[in-house]
This record gives sequence, structure tokens and C-alpha cells, in this order.
Amino acid sequence: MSEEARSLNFLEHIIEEDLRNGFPKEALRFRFPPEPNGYLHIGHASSICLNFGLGLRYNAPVNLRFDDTNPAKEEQEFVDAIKEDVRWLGFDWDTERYASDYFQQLFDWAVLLIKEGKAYVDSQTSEEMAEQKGTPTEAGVESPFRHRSIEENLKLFEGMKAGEYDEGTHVLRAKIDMTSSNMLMRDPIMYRVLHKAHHRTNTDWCIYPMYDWTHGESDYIEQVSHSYCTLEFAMHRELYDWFLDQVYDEAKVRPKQREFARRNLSHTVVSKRKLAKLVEQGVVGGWDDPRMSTISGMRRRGYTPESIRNFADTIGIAKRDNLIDVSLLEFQVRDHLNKVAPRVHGVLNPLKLVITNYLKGEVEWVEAENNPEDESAGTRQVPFSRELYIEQEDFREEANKKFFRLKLGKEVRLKNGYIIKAESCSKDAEGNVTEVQCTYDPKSKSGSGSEESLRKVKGTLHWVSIAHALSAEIRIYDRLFTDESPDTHKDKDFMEFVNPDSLKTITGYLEPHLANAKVGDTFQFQRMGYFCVDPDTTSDKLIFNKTVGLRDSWAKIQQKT
RNA sequence: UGGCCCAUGGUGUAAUUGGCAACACUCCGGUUUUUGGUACCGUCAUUCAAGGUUCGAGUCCUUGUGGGCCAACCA
Repeated sequence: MSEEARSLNFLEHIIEEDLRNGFPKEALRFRFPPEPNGYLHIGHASSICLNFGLGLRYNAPVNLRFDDTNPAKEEQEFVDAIKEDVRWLGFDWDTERYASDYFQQLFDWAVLLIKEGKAYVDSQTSEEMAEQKGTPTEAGVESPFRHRSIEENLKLFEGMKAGEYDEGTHVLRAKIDMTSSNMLMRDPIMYRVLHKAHHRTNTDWCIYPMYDWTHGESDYIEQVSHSYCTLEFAMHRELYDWFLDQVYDEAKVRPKQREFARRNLSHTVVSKRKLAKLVEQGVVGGWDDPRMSTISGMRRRGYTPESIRNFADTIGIAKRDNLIDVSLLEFQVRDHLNKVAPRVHGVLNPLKLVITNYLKGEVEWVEAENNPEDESAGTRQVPFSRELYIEQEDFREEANKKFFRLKLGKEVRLKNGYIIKAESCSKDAEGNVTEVQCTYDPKSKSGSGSEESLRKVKGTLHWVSIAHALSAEIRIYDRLFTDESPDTHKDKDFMEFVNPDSLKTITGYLEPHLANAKVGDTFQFQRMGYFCVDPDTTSDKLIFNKTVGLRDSWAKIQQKT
């Protein structure tokens, strides 16, 4: 186990430099700041791994802070779901905070700004203000209300807070610079009137602070040392710093905002609006559909927290635009599941196999290892009998020597069982093989130690005894989108790329001890992939989701020919 | 017609801050294997372009080229 020191990413370099410059290590503090307006997705997952990972690396506290400044969109339900998802990913926050905890402080500071002549109440319509704002290449012009007296501003702002005005009639604006090349510095809005109940403060407030006014000050209140956000907030940094300057006390930690590139996963979408559309239009079964990029979807799909964390770790973080191939994620899922998932025999496309020289009615319980990667996983007994199911794909009447499976006249090993030889097969009217007849070598039983049992035969098949088989619904998923970046086409809607075959439901046949499987349990169906028990499972119907397939080099060989 | 950010293999990230381009995945080839899985071995880039500084440039400078972001009473 060589604990090779991982190279630092640029955000860690920033911290290291601050430390070198004398920033006290004990003062390091981070935060994950979701808005509780929807479910967390893979993008949030990497942000969570980043921020909480920093906490672990520097042994520093990480706050979970809900950025709940817009009661029109936010709900308690989402707060609960977010907390569950963060915990499921394996992280624990130092303190649970809410921007709404700071409404009073924020208000007091706003009053201070008004008194210093740095904020004013604007009484125009949003259209009028938008017009005055200018464009990225043209300076804006000042609002006619920009030079109201401090007394009038104070009176108006108090009135806004007291509920004397309707929505849209007044806003509080910071008085900065209408000619700034940064649009965000052109007198940004700090407060708006919103007569809506808030999920935590109820109707205590009818004015709510905007993101820019809230975020940096919240970081400051919590004494967050490094506030990392995505690149689209880069332009906000100037404002973040300006607001901080208004209240900053030298004796305290001054939060530092830095930006990183959002990590985009191929073949998926992540925006709330788009995910909602998939749900509303019935393309998927819900927010936790196993094809969704939500954390709850990935959980239901059978992705493990470890695999998601390893994924976030290995893809790293930088500032350039990226499109990460899902295969990187899938690799991590396989890598982890390979180590922990019990192996099991499961036939997905059954073909009847009859061992003609095996006694009718005879049943043997053969021993099978639960996980070759983990000896402590032990073994189990699997019933073997005269009539079995094998995969249709595993039999061909004739095939070339690259086909390491069952063909007429040739031998193959039934995993944990015997070596068999295909003798003949039956077909239906269309010529499809309906049954294979074979003979077995009674001395070749797996694990018996006999000379015959040690014979090398080129193929090994999984199987299940028909009489003992448990049938189960198997849901097989493919990518939800056929395009690697479905929502980046200017001329096409992402819905055009929905993969019509992203879900196939079949009936599979499993070894009987799976009757005890519980929701969420994951197994490797040998040679087929990883499957987990879906919550739709009932006492009389077992349902499995295919999490991810095994690496399939046979598929590649076939493709080439 | 402005400002800010970015550019390293098929993908994503590194490079002791100016000193032999590394890691993971993928791909391809091979070894092992009672999972065509796993494990293991090997092949695959002179760093967007052109100049410049330097003994030495992925790293610094200049100019291009390409891409992203910025005008919600959203976050």
C-alpha cells in the first residue's frame, strides 16, 4: 500500500500558499452552500466531495449552509433530501446553517450602508432599471432615485420591511458604479419585496436579500476561509469583495472566493429545469429514476458513495471547460463493486439445457465462492440438476475457435459444476434453438480435486437450475441520451436526443438464495454485470436494476468480425 | 464595440513554480484465470499557432486563433 502523495489541485495550492503566508491552519473553514430548490445531482456530488474533501484533508470544519433567500422556490422537503444525500455520500458537516439565520444581521448591515450613502431605494420598474443598466459594451445610466436623501432611503427601506409596499414597487440597491465594465457592479439589487412565506422564517420577512448580498456576508459571518464556487460566479467576485469591504473587521477571517470549472458528465443533463421536464413528460419514472443524474437516481441505480467519491477524486478539478465521459464514472462503480458485491448465478435470456446422462429428479448442492476478491466472503450452496437455464448467447450450433462457449460436439465448464459436452439441440418452426441436449462428465465436479475436475476447458458458463430458479424482473438501463452533450446544441432541443431504448424490462432467472435479498443489496450476476434490488420490489415480486455491466471484451471481439 | 476566464493524448487531471511531460480511464497488443470479469505487462502526446526572453519554456512576455462567461426584483 504505497500511500503516494496525490498532487495538489489549484484550489489546494491556493490554500497552501495562504498557509505559507501565515494564515493559521486552525482558521481554515469550508462550506457547501446548496439552495434548497431541488434535488442534488452529480454536479453537486463533486462539489460536496470537493468541499468536504478539503475539510478532511486539512482537518477543518465544513458547514452545510442552505442558501435560502428565495422563498418562491425553496421548500423544506428539499432541505431534508439534501441532508440525506450529503450523509449518504459519507460526509458530515460541522454545523447546519441557513442564510435565513442571517436575515436580521443582513438587514442591519443594509441600514448601515444606507446611512453611509452606499445604498439607496429605487422605485422604478424592473424594465426601467434593465434599460438603464446598459450593455456589456455600453455604460449604464444612473437611476433618477440614486440621489435620494439618506432619511428618505431609511424611511422607504423600513417601510419595505414593514410590508407597506407591494412586490415590484421598491428595491434596495448598492450605490457602486453604473459605468463599470462589470455589469454586476452597476448598482446591484440587494433586497426585493416578496410577500411570500419562507419555509423557515414564515412571514417574519417580506423583503428578501439577493444572492450577492447574502453569500459573501454569510461566509463572513460563519468565518469561512475559502469559498469555492463554479466559474459562472467569477464576475461576482468583485461584488463579493465590495460587499465584504463594507463590513469587514481586520481582526476576523476574510473569506476568499475562488472559482473552478463545473464538471460536466457526458450523456446526461443536470439542470433542474431539464430534469423536471424528463419527469413531467414521463421519460423517466421520477427524480430518483435510475437513469437520472440525481444523487437519488444514482443511489437507486446501485452506484455506491465510494465510487462517486473516487470518481470526484480521480477527475480532479481545474478551470477549463470539460466534458467527462461517463465511462470514468462507470469504471469507479465497477472497481468498487468488484471488491464488495457477492457473486451469484443469474440467467437473463434463458435457453433450456438438458443433461441427458444426469439422473432425473437428482439434485446436488454445489459449492460456490461468494467473492473471489474477498476470501472472507465465504461460500454458499447452489442447486444443480438435470435441467438448467444457460444464456442463449452462450450456445451456437457451430462457431469458430474464438467462441469460447458451448457448441455442438464441444466441451465447456458449468461454473461451480461439471464439464459438459453439447450433443444436439431442438428448434422451433422458425429455426430458433429451444433446447440443448448435452452430457456431463461425472468425475469433473468443481472442487472435487479429481484429475477430471482439473481439466482445462476453454469456456465457463453460468447457469441456474430450472426447478429451483427464482424469477425476477430485471430493468436494464442504457444511457438516457444518445448524444454526449445533449443540451449544448444551439439548433436542437435536448429532448431530441432522448434514447428511446434507455430502459428494457425482462424476466431473469436467479439462484434461489436471492429470495432473501433486500432492497439496495447489490450482486454481481456472474459474467453479466452488477445488479441491485429496486425499492419497487414487493414480497411476491423481486425487481433488480442493472447498475453497470462488466467490462465486455467478447463484445469487442464480435464487433471486429 | 467592452470586460473577465480558459487552452497539455480519445477523456479527465498532473508536472517539485523555468530543468528529461506524469497518473487514471479508454483504445490496441499480450500474460494469468473455473467470470471473455479481476490482476499483471506493454504500445499510443515534444503541451492551440507564430514570434520573443533564457544555457534551458507546458510553465514567463507579445500577437494571433479557438472556446466559455457577463445585461433575472434566480442562485
